[in-house]
Amino acid sequence: MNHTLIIADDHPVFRKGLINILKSEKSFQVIGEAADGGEALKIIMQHNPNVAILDIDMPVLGGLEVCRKALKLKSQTRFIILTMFKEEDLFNEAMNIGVSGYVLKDNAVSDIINCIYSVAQNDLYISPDIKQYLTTRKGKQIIDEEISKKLLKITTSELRILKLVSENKSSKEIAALLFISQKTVENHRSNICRKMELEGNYALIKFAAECKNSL
Amino acid sequence: MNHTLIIADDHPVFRKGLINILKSEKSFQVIGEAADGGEALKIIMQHNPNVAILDIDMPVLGGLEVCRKALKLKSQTRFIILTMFKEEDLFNEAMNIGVSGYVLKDNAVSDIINCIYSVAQNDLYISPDIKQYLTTRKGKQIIDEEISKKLLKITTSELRILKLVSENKSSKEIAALLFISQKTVENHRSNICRKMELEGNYALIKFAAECKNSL
DNA sequence: TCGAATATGAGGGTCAACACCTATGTTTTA
DNA sequence: TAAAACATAGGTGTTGACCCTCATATTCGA
Repeated sequence: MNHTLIIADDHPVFRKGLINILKSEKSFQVIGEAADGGEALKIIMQHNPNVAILDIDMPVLGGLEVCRKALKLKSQTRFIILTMFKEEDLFNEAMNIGVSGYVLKDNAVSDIINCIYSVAQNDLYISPDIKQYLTTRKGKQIIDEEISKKLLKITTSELRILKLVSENKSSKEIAALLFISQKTVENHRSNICRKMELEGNYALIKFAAECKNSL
Repeated sequence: MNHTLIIADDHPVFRKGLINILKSEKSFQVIGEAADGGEALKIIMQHNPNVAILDIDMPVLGGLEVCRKALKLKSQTRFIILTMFKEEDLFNEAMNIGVSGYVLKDNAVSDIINCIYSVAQNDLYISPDIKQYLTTRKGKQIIDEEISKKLLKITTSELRILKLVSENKSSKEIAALLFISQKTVENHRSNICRKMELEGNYALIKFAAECKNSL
């Protein structure tokens, strides 16, 4: 089976080099190339390649914007981001937008080729380095673990209320929802704060807003 | 090259079935199996398999806990979560813990095999269905885009203050930090609320807590 | 069975956020 | 240059979060 590709990168040497490498793979067919994001978007919408390989840092439109716009225009193309950046935020943004592959430029050529194969088969591929990076993120995990430990001390009613707080409900609204007194809700809130060792102004609101996904 | 595997799942039929399927792959060698998480952890620490395939929902210890504990004990084993759940939160938790693969039980057998190969090569593999799921998450992305659009209306001073709010600072503290009047800070806060179309109690605090990562 | 934890409710107070208003000097822009 | 936007600052008032103490009924574990 043949996979049609387009490449977008503003560095000609890198772009041509990559195209050359991909030529050695018989099942890949590079049907277009672009030196900036605007051009890339145009080619994608005109030629509908199976896979688009995009640099993040390009003139006119960045790779992520190209991807975002193309997907909004119902493009069927799948996207690989090929970048020098291994910032977690960029990676997360890429995942949110809906890219199918994320590979670092200094990864092995075989990684890039594997990535294209995976993505062409509708799989998701993330470069080993990025995986490493995500694993290193365990600092965050430790915090989460501590929170989990504290959350164990919390009773059923308290958890019910904590959830409602995280859903932006005020004590009055929670009271109305649960058919209990507003005062009771406030007492529960206080108890939660004590158990979670939260203090200061609006501590529970901040806490609930931050960990609403883990409740 | 040979890859040593262990399988942990509390459903014997599923477990035996999977082992049988994997036997047909010559380069896989199943060196252990477990019906609960405790057993699984023991086998992993004793035999150091290349890859451990874990169910999430198991007695004694869940798959994610096994993974967490093993990694804390410096295990070199790489982990694949094989589950029926496609909840985003579980997936995110798995990624945070540092699993290398995430596959749904109702995925094709070839997906599972591909996953093992990828993971054995130190790649990260995520099941196509989950990818779909993450892509569907674009509802969230649209919100993010709207927030970004609104954030553009915000001035430099306002952004500076918004950042400090997201860092848990009160108006008084911000005033002291920036050598301006607390009243000025409050005015800026009000203006931010208007521009971001935030209303209700503590709206800015909630907003800042939620999008602190995007500022 | 007895004490501890829990769920419920109340009264008291403090403080910060926010909403609305005015005002003045500066900077940017049309 | 005139108008708009911005940063600064103040006033006044409402509301809700959080803190403290107290009280009662129920449930649950030792």
